[in-house]
Amino acid sequence: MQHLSEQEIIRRQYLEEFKKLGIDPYPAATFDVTTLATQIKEGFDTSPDAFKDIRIAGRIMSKRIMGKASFAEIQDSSGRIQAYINRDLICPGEDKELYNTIFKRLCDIGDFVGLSGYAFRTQTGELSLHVSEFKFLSKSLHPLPVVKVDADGKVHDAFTDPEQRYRKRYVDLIVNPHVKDNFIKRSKLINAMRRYFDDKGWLEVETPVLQAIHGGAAARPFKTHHNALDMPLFLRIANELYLKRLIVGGYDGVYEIGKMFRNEGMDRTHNPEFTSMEIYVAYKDYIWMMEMVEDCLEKIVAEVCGTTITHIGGNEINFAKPYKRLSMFDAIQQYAGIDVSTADENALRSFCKSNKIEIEDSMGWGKLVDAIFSEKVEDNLIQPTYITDYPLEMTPLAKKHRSKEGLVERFELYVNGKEIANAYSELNDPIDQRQRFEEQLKLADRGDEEAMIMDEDFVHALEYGMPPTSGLGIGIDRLTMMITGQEAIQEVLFFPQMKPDLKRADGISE
RNA sequence: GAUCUGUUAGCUCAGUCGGUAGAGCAACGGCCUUUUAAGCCGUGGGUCUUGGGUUCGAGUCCCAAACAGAUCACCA
Repeated sequence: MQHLSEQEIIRRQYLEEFKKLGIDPYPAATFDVTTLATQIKEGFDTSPDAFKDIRIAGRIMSKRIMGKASFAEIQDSSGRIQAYINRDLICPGEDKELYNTIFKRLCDIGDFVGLSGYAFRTQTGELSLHVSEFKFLSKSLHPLPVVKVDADGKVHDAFTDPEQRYRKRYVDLIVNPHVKDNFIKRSKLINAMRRYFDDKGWLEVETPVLQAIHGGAAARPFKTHHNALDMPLFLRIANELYLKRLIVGGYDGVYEIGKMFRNEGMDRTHNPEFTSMEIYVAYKDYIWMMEMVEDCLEKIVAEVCGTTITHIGGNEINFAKPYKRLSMFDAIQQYAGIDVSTADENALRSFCKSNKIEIEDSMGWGKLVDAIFSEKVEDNLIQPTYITDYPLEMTPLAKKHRSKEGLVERFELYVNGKEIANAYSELNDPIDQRQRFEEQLKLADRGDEEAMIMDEDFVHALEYGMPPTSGLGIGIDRLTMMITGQEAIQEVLFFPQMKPDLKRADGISE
């Protein structure tokens, strides 16, 4: 038995009263909406005649009843508009039940109504709908948090508890309009990116989420089981190896926007499932890719935000190209003051110790370089910056650098101190690729749970020949965080992963 | 996984030295025909996250658990 509060019981009683009055609280028929709240607000002053006979629909978000006339705020998908509801206008005859009983008593905050009338300004100047017809559309059985904004724009009683907001995102979306805007921006961003790639002639594809061999990234996978085949399957940690097979197959450019799954820790920048965009373009290298990425980001950020400038965590970020380019070694030289290109492993170790950088005995030269980079450099990379040319041992799928020994042709794009993209000149030498996998196997034998495992079919595909290719992955969630100014990934995911709410589960099962 | 903080009415929050559980909004009953954080009068609403313990007595003190947030570790 579900526990109901006083207010919830009363709302259920109203359902019975609707039935007694012969009114369906959940009518089936279409209510033809002609106008959105923001259309009235944006258009009324220039063309008031266009709003003489309009129909709007939405939730009642507030009621201010003054006897025989009332004001209510109606919220639709676009925003809010005030409605002026006069008893004798919606009840022209003797029967005042629609106003006195249905509107004044049985309508609660959160209920849906359809209204028709004309737009006007009240004595205090508030743009409103002068209501001539009133139609009840749907009952809400739970009270909503009532968030009020005063004349100074100060928000009162805001619905802010993150746990409640994430668990009941629908409520969050209803009462916190800026949350809705963030998700609209996310959708527009993905659409703009897709359009950019499509205009270049690259093909959007779909590759398997369920994979027998999980490859393409260093991460621990989720494991599942296929009953009919009686075999284990993994949820993909990356789609890189499949997209490269498609380049082998003869497409010039392929990209996929989709969910990846990694069985690792969760925090404000990690969710177990996240959205990545990976793209592979034939006959290109990572230098070309840097030019493509900065052109793409400049255009789509401008399209979505109306400007290339965004704000996050007190920083102003400008996505206008070109972006600064800095090799990993030069970046370390600049921010940590050590030339790692001439330092051996012992020199790096003593540097880490004297700079209080945590290291482990198992870490090799490459991992030590990475540790210094993470600790000393990352936080300084606020404006979009390409970090290029990484140590080979950390990057088993990238091509060896054309001129720098021990490095690979790779870049990562950093914004606001966070990595949001990763790209290579893709390794297309099948002999080299097999050796790199074998080195990963040795790491796995030593207990590295994130080491890649050999994908024979992928190497076989490369043996048929893959053109020189550049590949890129962008974390869509993180990019969305940058353009919406959010510092938690949970703010750009509708339904971030949460542990079960036992309090609530018990309440339902009783 | 570690540390710290939080969990009280539908929402936002008070709650003193351990002594009958509080406010605003929301709700309910009135009044009010251009209000706007509408207003005025009145009323109801609580397993204080859960389970133990100390105590004559626990929202408050102690222990444990659950969930969340922040910081750290790992990662994208």
